[in-house]
Amino acid sequence: MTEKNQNAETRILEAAKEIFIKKGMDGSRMQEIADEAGINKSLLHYYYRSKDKLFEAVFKIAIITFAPKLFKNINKDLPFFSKIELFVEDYISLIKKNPHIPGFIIHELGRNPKGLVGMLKNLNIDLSGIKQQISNEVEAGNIIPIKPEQLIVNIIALCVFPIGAKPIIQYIFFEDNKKEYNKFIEVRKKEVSQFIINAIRRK
Amino acid sequence: MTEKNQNAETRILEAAKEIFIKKGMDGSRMQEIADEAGINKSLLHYYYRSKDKLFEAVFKIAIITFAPKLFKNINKDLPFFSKIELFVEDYISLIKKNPHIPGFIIHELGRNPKGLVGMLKNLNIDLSGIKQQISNEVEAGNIIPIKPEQLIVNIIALCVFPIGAKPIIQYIFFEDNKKEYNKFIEVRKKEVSQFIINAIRRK
DNA sequence: CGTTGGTTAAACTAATTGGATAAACCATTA
DNA sequence: TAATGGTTTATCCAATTAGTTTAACCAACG
Repeated sequence: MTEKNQNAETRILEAAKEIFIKKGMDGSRMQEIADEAGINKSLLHYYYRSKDKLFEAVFKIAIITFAPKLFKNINKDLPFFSKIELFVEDYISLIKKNPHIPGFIIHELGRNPKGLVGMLKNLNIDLSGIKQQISNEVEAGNIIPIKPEQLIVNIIALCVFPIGAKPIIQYIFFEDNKKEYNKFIEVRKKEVSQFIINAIRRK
Repeated sequence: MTEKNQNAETRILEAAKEIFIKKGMDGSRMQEIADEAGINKSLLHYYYRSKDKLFEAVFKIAIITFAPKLFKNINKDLPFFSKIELFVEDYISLIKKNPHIPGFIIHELGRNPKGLVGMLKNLNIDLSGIKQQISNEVEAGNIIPIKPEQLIVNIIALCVFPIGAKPIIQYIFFEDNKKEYNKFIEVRKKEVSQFIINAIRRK
């Protein structure tokens, strides 16, 4: 096996992730991806025949990074509110490690909805479990009446948006001070779940 | 004044907004903008010397659409919670009319932070008023202790994200049914403010 | 040794694109 | 009538880019 760090195929994918996710499909150049991977352009096409194929591979990874990992704690035997706390903390950490992915997905889906939404179908994302749990909590009177979709979207919005919109938030609220912004996000890992729980707890 | 609908300069800007905001700087073609405006490419350069200048004009509009309009109700003499209700309803309506702008701003800021963040400086966005009001509410014991930045970001996240991420939400939650998705957003105009108020109200 | 598969370098193509230019057109206005 | 400014058509240029091809390189392995 030929290796420098990893084999070329993997390095190409890593590089493509880096470039595509930061600059988008249209803003990315095959040459730049080759450079980033430390190989030449011929080899790109040797492994991934076209820009489209390479992009497709990256897009799938981007989706997978966000969708299924969400729910690893959902079926544990824990109080509902504890699950929310766990989820928020995990999810903010995950996005912090991949801050460009939300914007990437949104932008590319806007650019080419047909093609890319079709790609989602292969991933059969299943929310029935968590929806059911929320409905149960409502019926048991533990939380206020709320549609599961609304609550789920609220939770994800509170986690994702502040990191996806980093440049503008960092500028407007913290005069472009990176440290202040980071502190702001760290605090959110604890506070967002309290915010949510306050919002839905029965008094 | 030469007019068909509007003068050419305006029509160009309208077209550029449409195209740039949907496809981003890199994905947009001058020819396409000219076609959309119903004029030819020469006239584009006649009014806006380069793609960069045209883009800059559009980007400024995008920012202005979102930033200052936020706070028109902030200084009215209303209970704090009523202001939140008004803001949420207005803001969701505004974003619904311009659903691609949030993704556009985020994507372009990620692509070229230096140049574009610099552009923000000319707009001197002032949040001191609303920050002060939040602090006052906290001190008066009307709402739980929360940093103004956290609350503001929470509110905006709950308004913006569900619309910015429309394609994926519409697919995952509503099997790509546009009507269902629209109903979902309409409901939010009332429910999001209740969610927020529940989250911060002192018991 | 010779083959094989991953890899490189370099040159090339076909197409696209941003931008410039020149000449003509046309309606308004001086 | 002449001048002006907005507008079109057409052409052209220089740069960029995705993708192809060819020949050579090199290490592993039989």
